[in-house]
Amino acid sequence: MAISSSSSSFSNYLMAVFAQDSNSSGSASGSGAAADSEDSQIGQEPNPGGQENQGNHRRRPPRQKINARERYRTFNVNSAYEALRSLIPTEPMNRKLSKIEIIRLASSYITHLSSTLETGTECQPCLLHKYESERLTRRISICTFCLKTK
DNA sequence: TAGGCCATCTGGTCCT
DNA sequence: AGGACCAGATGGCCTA
Repeated sequence: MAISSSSSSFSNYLMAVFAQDSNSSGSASGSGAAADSEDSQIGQEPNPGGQENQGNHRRRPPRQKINARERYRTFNVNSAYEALRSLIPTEPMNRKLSKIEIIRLASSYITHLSSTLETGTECQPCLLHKYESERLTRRISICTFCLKTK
């Protein structure tokens, strides 16, 4: 379904989540592992007859509420990724980054900014920092952000 | 078409 | 007990 965390507000997202839950009986959304498995069906409806067990089927709590919370949690995680992404300069600025790219580039950018502070220059500070350090223990590879700055 | 990325569901575990 | 967090499984979408 691919809900865009950037364009939808929090309240809109919640409305979409619960609308989806009310429309579906747990196996919604095109994807979803064992959503159509026998086990997952057990928890879908609150057992209208009021009987605790049907044969050897185990009684499980309804998953809809839990699934909604999990989707909301994922939404929050994605919001955090988006916030972090907005702090990373790229060319072009709106370039699409995967989550792992966001993590790695953010880490690299922090290192770059740290070197900028330590060397006092914006002209390839990571490279300069490498040579200025007498006992450099960490390896510094070519810095993306050093290459970018002119 | 294979591989990467992602959203979703699910069950388990930990925390309050 | 209920919620938060996490990892595994699964299937859809997109791109080279």
